[in-house]
Amino acid sequence: MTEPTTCDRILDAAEALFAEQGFHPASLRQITQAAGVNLAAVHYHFGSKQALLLAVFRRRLDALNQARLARLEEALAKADGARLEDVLDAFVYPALAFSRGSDADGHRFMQLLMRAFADRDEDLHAAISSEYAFVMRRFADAIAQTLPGRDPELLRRQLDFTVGALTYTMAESSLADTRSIASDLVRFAAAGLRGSGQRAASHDSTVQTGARSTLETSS
Amino acid sequence: MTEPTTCDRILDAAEALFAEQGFHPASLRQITQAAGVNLAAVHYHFGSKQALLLAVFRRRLDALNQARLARLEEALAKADGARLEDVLDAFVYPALAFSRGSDADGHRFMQLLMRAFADRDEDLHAAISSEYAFVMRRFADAIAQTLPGRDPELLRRQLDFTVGALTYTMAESSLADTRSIASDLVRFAAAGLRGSGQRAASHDSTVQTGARSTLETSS
DNA sequence: GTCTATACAATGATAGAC
DNA sequence: GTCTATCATTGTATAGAC
Repeated sequence: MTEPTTCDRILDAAEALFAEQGFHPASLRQITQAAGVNLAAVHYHFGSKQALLLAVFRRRLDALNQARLARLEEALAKADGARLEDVLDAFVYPALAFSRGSDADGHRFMQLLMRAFADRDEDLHAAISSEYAFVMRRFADAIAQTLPGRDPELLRRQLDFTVGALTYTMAESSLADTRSIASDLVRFAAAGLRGSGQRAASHDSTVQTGARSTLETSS
Repeated sequence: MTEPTTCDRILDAAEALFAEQGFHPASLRQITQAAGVNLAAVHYHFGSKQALLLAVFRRRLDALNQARLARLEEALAKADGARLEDVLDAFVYPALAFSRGSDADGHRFMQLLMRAFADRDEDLHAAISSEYAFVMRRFADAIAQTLPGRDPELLRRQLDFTVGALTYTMAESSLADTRSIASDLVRFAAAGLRGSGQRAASHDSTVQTGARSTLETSS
């Protein structure tokens, strides 16, 4: 059992090579050679190259989503209710840490994820979305609770803005401090959410201070 | 002159097929057949499949950037100086209109553009960035003028957030009203920019240790 | 059930004739 | 400039060994 199974060896090699070169450029012959298995093993265990990519995604996204939900639970468990910043941080920080953390492949994997999001392939898109759907709903609900009376349609749109800002930032190659980026993004999104509560209102609404650190809970 | 040149016919066919299927899946044989030219003509006129993609990008981005700059000039020409919202709108609206406008291929092209941004290919990324560099600088300067005293590094980061929100939104398949989306995004970004003028003072990392371990141990 | 060897159609690219 | 012929490599499929 100390020896990794053929399936796992393929998944590991595929993840590294997909992340490094992209989906199409990374060939199955490269992958199977790096994994030390036969070419046909991919189709036996996964069915196709694309199904292999999907399996790679699932393995990683499970971990990311669990980390997000754990942090969200922390925020929601607070006595006086969750703050908007804490909910946003639970969504943003694990992704950024994942993409820039100790794992050197994390960043590349996140770039691969963003590419998959941008990709036109509908099967892949649907599979990833379904993987995300439950988590997104949890966060949308939590955010809606901190912004009572918000138009749900507008809120969904603003959440898309936030996801876009996060995704784009993850794909950036700059390697600035994760905590600093997460903090800036949380404050940007919180101000954006609070500052445009209703449509077509006056532009120069009161500026939110919102300067509290998202970390102050433990200090 | 009524007959399009070989170059143009290749560009038109390539744009349509790249946008429809993605870069790698669209084959040169498909493209050249649709264009009614020989397969080898692509390599003669452009050098490679990727160089062809780049040429397709350049043709479109020139038009988009000109539209943006024209709108920016309008905003800057106002007697009492440009408002932040007007500058943001000059950046956001042409892109959204371009991706959802009368041209049915516009949306698909924007998805292709987002995919290119997410792509790992450094040559392509550098080429697109250089295409954008001048325009981005103009807008960054204009925005900085409406937010005097802002830390330039933070401003750059916040602009990336905005670009990410815009790019992600453009790739969305929903077809809501362009003007409405642009307006929402402008107000979101303006509030995010105004509402987080200075960074959070403390970047201590006490609270994240718990969640980070959760992230790293689960997989 | 697992894994291997091999074959196949299609791809991007190139060289050289016209 | 344009075209034909050709090459190595790709994802995929199948037949057969343990």
